[in-house]
Formats: sequence, structure tokens, C-alpha cells
Amino acid sequence: MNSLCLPLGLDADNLYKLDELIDRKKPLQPREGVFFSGDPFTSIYAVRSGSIKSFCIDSDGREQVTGFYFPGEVFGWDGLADEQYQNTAVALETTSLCEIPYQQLDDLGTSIPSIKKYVMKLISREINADQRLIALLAGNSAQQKLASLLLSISDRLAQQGLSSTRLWLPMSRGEISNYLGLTVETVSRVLGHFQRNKILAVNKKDIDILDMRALRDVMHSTEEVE
Amino acid sequence: MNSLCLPLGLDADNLYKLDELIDRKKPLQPREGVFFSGDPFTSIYAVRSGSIKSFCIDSDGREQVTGFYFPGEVFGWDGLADEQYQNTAVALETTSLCEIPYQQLDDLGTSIPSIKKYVMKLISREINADQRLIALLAGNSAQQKLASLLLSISDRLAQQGLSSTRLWLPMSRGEISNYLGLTVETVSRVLGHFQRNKILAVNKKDIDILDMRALRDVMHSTEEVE
DNA sequence: AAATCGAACTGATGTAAATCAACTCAAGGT
DNA sequence: ACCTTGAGTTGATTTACATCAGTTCGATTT
Repeated sequence: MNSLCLPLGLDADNLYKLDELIDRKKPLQPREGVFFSGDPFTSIYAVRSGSIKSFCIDSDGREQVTGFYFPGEVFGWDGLADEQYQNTAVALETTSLCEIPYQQLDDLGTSIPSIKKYVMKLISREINADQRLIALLAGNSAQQKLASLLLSISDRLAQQGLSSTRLWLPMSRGEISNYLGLTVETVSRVLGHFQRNKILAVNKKDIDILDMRALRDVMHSTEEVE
Repeated sequence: MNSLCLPLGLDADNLYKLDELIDRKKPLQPREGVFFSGDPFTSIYAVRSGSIKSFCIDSDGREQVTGFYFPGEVFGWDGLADEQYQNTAVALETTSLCEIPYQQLDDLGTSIPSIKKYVMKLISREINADQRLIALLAGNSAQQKLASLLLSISDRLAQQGLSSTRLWLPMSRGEISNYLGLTVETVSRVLGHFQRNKILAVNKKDIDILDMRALRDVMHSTEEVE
């Protein structure tokens, strides 16, 4: 990822044009909001450092976490359909973002095909990520869900050139359990189980993946649900 | 929805251009495939009549239903990110589709802003639908899931000017249960329960919503409806 | 019309995860 | 130092749903 927050191959001139419209905001504090459900859609955001959770509030006021976003990832697409954000996005820790005004990005895409193509790719990545989560939620056990989340975070950190075995979870147990459709107690117990089986070393939010192979096996272990 | 399959306000000239690139395929038979996971991404599809299910096969070969599509709805966006479809799409009944080659649609969007805008709206609708499903799967009981699906189908049929209270479910109980992360037995029992409580009249795949209010209450409340 | 087959339903039993209930621990506040 | 607060863990118990085991029904075949 370059200083633009968006990794793409562009010539110097186009890079400059794109650079001009990106606003590098000052860092957000933990729990500080980026946008709120119902706000008019203006921009998408790329995470430079830190992490973001997005969630919606359903009809009876319960919060439902819909995604976690790490450096190099882009969020905010949920606002596009109805021109207002469906989710609320908040920083999980001290986080710096790039704000990219959508209208201007769209205009730039009209004249620069490689930018347009990249924008489409970013949006459809969100679709793919959501569908993977659907598959995870619909047909998997608590152990499989946790293993899957940890491996996903591990992969995403590795893509940023960070360690894939030592991770720091910026979100609380409650946020993890909500995201995975479980309870805090179950998350706690499954992490305890993984630790007893020497798959993980858990120290609060620090996770050490001791046995990547075993963790992948847990994720894939088949139990038919139909 | 007009003959183009896509409902949008365009002048006659642009309408003609869009019309030219849409291919109205001959109807698909039940269980016939539209595209398969891994196929190169070429087109998106609009349902003219009938219905479609899309599903993916996870690492251990299990099918996971990710969506049902009814007349007026568009599917196939999952292929955009990696230039190949992630899901397989099959007809649930005799179904006719419009095939819209993506590259040409994209080119047209470059010159006609209203088309471009509409395409973005369609994509982000898929994101919103997926996120609603995530919220449903993560935090709801079997009764809430079923109520929610039935109400969703009811709404979507109503948007097409069809009855919102009498519905015919094109998919099997197994497909419903898979989509909702339940078992066939649970789906059957919940439908039976709704019938005993005079919320629904169920006759195989024909569903009559007798008490819309009660069904909405089931969806929203965390309490058991007796 | 008897036999076959598959989808859907129902009943009995099992179990994974939720719920309920303490308890620990670290962080702030006074 | 002591109280408060909230996140996290652990144990006991409950329960919603899965699983297992038929049975029914309708469509298709013979």
C-alpha cells in the first residue's frame, strides 16, 4: 500500500490526480465514529493504520457487527445504494484513515479506466467478504467460526507484511461473539479450549497461533448441516 | 420493470442503446444452471420471470445457499472481484433471464452517467442484502429467521405488483434450511407452529400469510409467540 | 393398482451453545 | 488504599435446535 492508501498501478500523472482528492484525516481515538447509520453517503474510507468495526442496529435496538476492517482495507460501500450509510463505523483503537470522496472518485473513474476498474474490484470484494461470512454463520460450529475468524485476521495481517502467527485483537470478546453469532461465554470457552490443546496461546487480546495446521483442521472439520 | 429488465429512467436514445446489448435468453428449465463457480465472469443477469438460487461449495464440499433471486432482481456480481463467479446459479423453476454483458454495460456507463449510477446502485443493493442476511443469521432464532424470509419474499413479490399474502415458494425445504442455517426438520416444525397459531396456512410450497402483523411481531420480538 | 422414490412431516432423544451465576482481575476515580 | 466498574473467565444448568428414526403423502414407474 502506498501513501494513497489504495494499492494500484498508475502512472505519475494519474497518481497525482488521485492523490489530490484523498483526505488524510487526523487519527481517530478509540470508539470514535467515522460515520453513523443514516448519515448521507459522501465517501469511502481506507484504513491506513488501526482498525474499524462496522455495525447496524436492528429493529429492536440490538447491535449487529457486520465487519472488521484492517490496514489496506476499504469500507463504507453500504451507503451507496440508498445514498446513506446503513452501518455505523467506529474506530476500535487509535486509527488513521484516508477519506475518499465518492463523487470525485467516480468522476476520476470516468476518465481513467484503471481507476474505475479498481473501484469495481473494491466493491465486489465487499460482496465476496459478506458472502463468506454468510457461509460461515449458516453452517458452522462455534469452534469453526472462531478458527475461521482468527485465520482470516492472520491472513489479512500477513498481506500487510505483518506476522501471521502473533496477533493483537483490537475488538472485545463481546464484539467477536456478536460478529460470529455466539455469546461471550462461548468465545471465552472456545479460546480456552484452543489454548488447552496447544493450538493458541491466549493472553487477553494477544493471540499466538502455535499450530496453524490444527487451526485450519478445526475450520474444515466436517459436520453436515442441512 | 420494462422490457429491458432494468427499471430506470432513460431517454429514448439511451434506452435504445441499453436495449441493444441485453440478450433475452430462452427460458431455463428447473435445476438448469446459469453459471458455475469458477466460470469466467462475463455478464450479470436480471430475472424476468421465475426464480434463481445461488450457492457456493465450501472447502469440504458442502453447498451453502447464498441467495434467492426473484423477478426484477439482478445477480452475478460475485464474479466481478476475481473475474470469475464465486457462486453457482441455478433456476428453481422455469425461469427467463436477461443476460447483460458486463463489459458492454460498463462501457455504456462511461458515456451515460445515469446508467453508471444505476449500476452502482444495483451492486450496492447486493451488499445491503448480504448484510441483512448476516444480521439475520447471527442473532436470530429459527422462528425469526423463517418469519424474516417469508416477509422478505412477500415484500419482493409485492414490489412486482403481485400478492404479498399468497406466496408460492419455488425452493425446497432443504434449500430454505440451508440458506437460514437450520435443518429441514426445524423449518418444517416452525412452519407447522405458524400454521397452528393461524399465522400461516401452509400447503406444501403454497403459503398464505393469514396474520401479517403476528409474523412481523415474531420477526422483531425476542419473545416466544404462543 | 402395486411398487418405488423422494420430499416433507412428526416424535423421541441428544447435545452444543445459551443462560444464569459467581468470581477474578485490571483500570480509574475519589 | 479503598471502592467502583466493566471485561473476561469459569462452572452449573437449561434449552433450542440437531440428530436419529420412523411415517405420510404424492408423483412416477411398472
